[in-house]
Amino acid sequence: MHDIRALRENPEPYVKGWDSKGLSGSGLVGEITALDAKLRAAQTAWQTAQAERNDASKKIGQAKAGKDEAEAQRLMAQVEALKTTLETAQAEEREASQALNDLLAGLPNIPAEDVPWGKDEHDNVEVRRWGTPFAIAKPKDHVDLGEGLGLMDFEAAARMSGARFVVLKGELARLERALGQFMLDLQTREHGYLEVSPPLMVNDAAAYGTDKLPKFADQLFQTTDGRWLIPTAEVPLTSLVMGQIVAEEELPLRFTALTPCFRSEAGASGRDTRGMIRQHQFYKCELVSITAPEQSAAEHERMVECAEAVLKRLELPFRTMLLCTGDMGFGARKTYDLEVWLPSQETYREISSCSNVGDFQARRMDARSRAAGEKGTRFVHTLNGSGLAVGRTLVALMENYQDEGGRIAIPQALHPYLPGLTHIGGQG
RNA sequence: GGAGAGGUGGCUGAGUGGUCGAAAGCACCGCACUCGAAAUGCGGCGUGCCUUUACGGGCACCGUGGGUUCGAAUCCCACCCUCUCCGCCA
Repeated sequence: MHDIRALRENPEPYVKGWDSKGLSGSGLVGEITALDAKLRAAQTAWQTAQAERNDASKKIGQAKAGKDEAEAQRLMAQVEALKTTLETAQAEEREASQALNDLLAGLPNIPAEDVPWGKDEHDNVEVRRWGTPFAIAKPKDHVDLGEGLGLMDFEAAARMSGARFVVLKGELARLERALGQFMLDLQTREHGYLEVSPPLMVNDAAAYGTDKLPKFADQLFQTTDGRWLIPTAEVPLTSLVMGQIVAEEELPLRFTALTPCFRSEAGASGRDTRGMIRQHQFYKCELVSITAPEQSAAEHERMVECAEAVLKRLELPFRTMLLCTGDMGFGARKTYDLEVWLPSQETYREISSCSNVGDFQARRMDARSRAAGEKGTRFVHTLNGSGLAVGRTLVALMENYQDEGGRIAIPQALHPYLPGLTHIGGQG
């Protein structure tokens, strides 16, 4: 949610910010300012009428206490006359408030100053690159590899669930599990994140607070009783501070969770239809930080390094991209994507996204902090990142570690999690 | 799922139609006492919003949303959540 006061006092950053996201900044700001003025006028009118009523009511109480029934009757008639004024004033206030809220709730966050201006992914900036793509002659993709091994079955998944699902079996299922454990252990033991096992279903408030609602309801799966399947553990992890006032001394809070993620992928038909790249359900090890406002930029850099560490340990070539204004997600002020090398596509593909959300979600969910001895509170900053998407990591690992015979080598870092297994597809 | 109890400020907890934004205690802050601290005493101390150059004024908030009433923390309805007992169950 946006700070209407800040927007009122200094609209330029909002105009620029929304312009940079391909929206009409000046148009939106004009609309918001007009609605805001309307709301405040309605508020004042309503409050004036209420003050009048409250005053009369108080006098009625006094008159009754003084047994002055005639005066009480006179005042009651006076209040009665106010009734329609009150009702219309209230209706106007509600309408204006609703309109302003609806508009603001659907508008994306303002990019940070140091985010490159751009339209789409072509304007993203590579900030660093790690590792060198392996020389693989005629690389197979993970589908051919997995089906060749008899351990990856899209057809069985389609029969029971439909498109965009997969069945993993045997050593591939075990590899997926090992990857998840490895990521979780790395982030908790070496990077100080607190392991959390959160609910996979959340209510409207949690989905709204993490800016998935109202705009992206069609991207989510909803249960018959109205809850939402989490599209990422960002939702429950960030919601840990929803409505809370945390002690500033305890910041930053760092949470991680390995959970399934559920996405409807509405509107993605035709994109990445083959294989495990884009699924309705996948595991992800998520990182979430809750920080004081002045900590968030540094925490963001740290978080990216925590995600990069996974790829480095797994010895998978990747590059780190700073997303341009037009390619960033709805809530982000600044986002780094990690892209891993996929030999079959001869390109880098997104495997992690780390965003500094600023106070955007904190305002929506009313998450604040208070310094010891201080009276006031302020909104915290929230950050989230993948550390990493397990399904895509599995894909990257299979494709990068394949040999001519279609076997998959297991990188050193995973050996503790897969004792005795050096290759998938027969030992040798 | 059934029966009952309950949701009040940072916390505990009183309040059951009008002078209650809310007693009291704890916590916290300031002052006094003290070499200092503790103890004690005095004072202060909710949030959001509107309005005002300022002092200030006003509105809302006692789980959420409706309703009754001139007036609701207080009465009524629905929902959510917590606790106790029963049932069922991984």
